[in-house]
Amino acid sequence: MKNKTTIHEIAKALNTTASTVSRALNNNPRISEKTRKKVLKKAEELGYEPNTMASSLRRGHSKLIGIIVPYADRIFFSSVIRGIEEEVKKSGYNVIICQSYEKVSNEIEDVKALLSAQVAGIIISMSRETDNYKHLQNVINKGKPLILFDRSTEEINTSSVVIDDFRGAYNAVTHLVKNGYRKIAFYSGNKKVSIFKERFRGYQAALHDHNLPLVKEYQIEVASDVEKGKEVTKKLMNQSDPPDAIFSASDFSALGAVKWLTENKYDVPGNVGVIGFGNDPFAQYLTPTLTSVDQKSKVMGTTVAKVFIEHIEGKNTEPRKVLLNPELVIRASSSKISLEKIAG
Amino acid sequence: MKNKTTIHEIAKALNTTASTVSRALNNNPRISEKTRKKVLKKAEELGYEPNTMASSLRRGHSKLIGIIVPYADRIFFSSVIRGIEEEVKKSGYNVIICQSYEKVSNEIEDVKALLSAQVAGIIISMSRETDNYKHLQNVINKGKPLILFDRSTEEINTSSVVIDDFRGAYNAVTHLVKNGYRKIAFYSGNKKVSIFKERFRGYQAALHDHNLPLVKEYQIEVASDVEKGKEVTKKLMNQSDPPDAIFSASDFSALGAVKWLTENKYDVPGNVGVIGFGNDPFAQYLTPTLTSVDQKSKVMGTTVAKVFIEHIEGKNTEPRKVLLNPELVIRASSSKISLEKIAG
DNA sequence: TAACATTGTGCAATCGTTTACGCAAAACTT
DNA sequence: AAGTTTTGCGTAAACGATTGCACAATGTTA
Repeated sequence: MKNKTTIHEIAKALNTTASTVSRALNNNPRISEKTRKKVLKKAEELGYEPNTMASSLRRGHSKLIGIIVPYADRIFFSSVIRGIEEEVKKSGYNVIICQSYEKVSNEIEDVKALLSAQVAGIIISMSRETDNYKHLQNVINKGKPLILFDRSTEEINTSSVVIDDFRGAYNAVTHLVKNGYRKIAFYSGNKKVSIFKERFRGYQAALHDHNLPLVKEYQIEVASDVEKGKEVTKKLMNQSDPPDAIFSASDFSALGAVKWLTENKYDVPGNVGVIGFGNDPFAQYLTPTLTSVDQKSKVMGTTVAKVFIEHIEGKNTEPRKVLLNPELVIRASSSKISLEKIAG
Repeated sequence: MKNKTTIHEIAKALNTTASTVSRALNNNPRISEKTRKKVLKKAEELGYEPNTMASSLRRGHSKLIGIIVPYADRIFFSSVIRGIEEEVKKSGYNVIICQSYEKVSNEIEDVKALLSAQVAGIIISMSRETDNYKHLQNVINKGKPLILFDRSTEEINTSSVVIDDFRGAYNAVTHLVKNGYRKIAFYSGNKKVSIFKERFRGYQAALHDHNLPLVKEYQIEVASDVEKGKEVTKKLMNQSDPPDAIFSASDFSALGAVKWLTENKYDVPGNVGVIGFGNDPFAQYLTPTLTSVDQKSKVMGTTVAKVFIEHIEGKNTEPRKVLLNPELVIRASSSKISLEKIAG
């Protein structure tokens, strides 16, 4: 029952040719309304389904978009993917997902496979390892749109969509200050990574703008990990002059901090305020609920998709650098004031 | 710089024909080692990249697999997707993701689009609405593998991979009994849905096997939602003879239960034990940490992928129904005994 | 009514690969 | 050494769609 209706069968059934059928199906203006109707009816009747591969081959471009992410099951990425899919579907595109597992070697293979599959373009959040951009440049050289998101680089002249890490950090720290915290610690990963560098800048700027000193002992480098978060928090709080708040560039180390603090009878937010970054779903389920900087992952997805469509439809060929506003989601862990309004 | 090297250019450069090049590239046995080497070298030299669309068109089948899920950003689904991608990549396949948003109408469109894209087959977790299977039957009729996962049906004769909900529930309830709980309530969604029906059966069987009565007042129908979970827990605990444990067929209503209980000074697990289902990541971050039945989503993904490959390679054409063993992840919320060993 | 523009359709080439078929040369048979 | 098989490669036709060109039929204009 391998139902393989082609335009040729339709043509034969109608005693005409494939070209006429093709034109009717594609709303070509050079076709009479009568034949169009006839063709459509017969196509329906025979259960015709177009072969997009054949059409793509002929046209020279497909309706497939390649997406490369480090891991498809990380909530941030899966959420961006959802946003992209939702948006590009409107224009008739489908998405192919590849995972780099944070290895540049996989990334290179993925790009190759996607180009072989004749995708219309590629949307990518680069692996942590990636510091050579030949494979990406190659996409552009082939005349296909390449859009970077979340993890970007200046080394390659193309559109990108990232959140404003500086502002996210700035707002978080400002919020802590407004809630009466004065000695604010900062947790982050390696500051060579651009997102951490930016978040650190935001932290610094906020302290500066509120006339608070930048204390070296309060700047902690820690992996994005619950256990590590607990460890550094223990060390930090046992200092002679411990902080009264922690702004963490990761939700996981923030969680570690909250865990250690509550297990050691500190009151969060009473004694110590805590804010994370990422707004992972678990943030809303913790006790106390965790204030966090939301990265607008779904919006990022739809935005990336829109930029992509812009490029592909040729409306805009100039690279665009989109900076998304993060949103500070205020919950219990940071709200000394008017806690009752937020506690939930 | 639209680098379009085809096998014809390679052929021309080598003063031979495309067929020879094609054969060399595909390791056809009817080609001399010498020419193969020459072709490979020249292909490399010219930066040749195969056009898989052309090849698929000719061959009649592609290396693309369609995946349809309700939402790509739900941790369970994104995790399955990750598992599938990881596994099928080994055989040179790529995956196209579609989302049904729980609407059967989208599902039908997605199937159509995937078939048009000439996918090798489709892997799907059906929408909640789906109760007519014509569009899925259509995939099979076209001779392409269709694999169901998580949400299955007997109405269509094809392979599927689901977890053993009965056993998951049975083990969870047994664990509660072994920890000294006797009056165990059961939360679930509509029991017409097969997964809830099965979990209910497991609950019943476990009670029965441990000579515990099946109490009607302890069987609660509740949506998979934190707030709803709180509401029903309040009602439940205010009964004249409240339960001493809750087994919830969803992590979210379990979370609601824990929240209400702790907010109302119940000790979990001291007074009331709680177990959820799904092992959502948040389960490990709650206080107390939540015991839950893990659905082995990533294993489900790799298993689905393996079954798919089996079918596509023609090793097995008989439909297979795979039942995966869930894993009870024991944490603090259910462990009256030896709590200290588990508390994290 | 002649000249011209427009409309609707068919013909045939094309997109980049694969592959059935054929044939000559080489390699085995006996 | 003649017959048979194997090997290596070219020819040409697909796969299913799109599209430039040609041309007849129709419509418009002067």
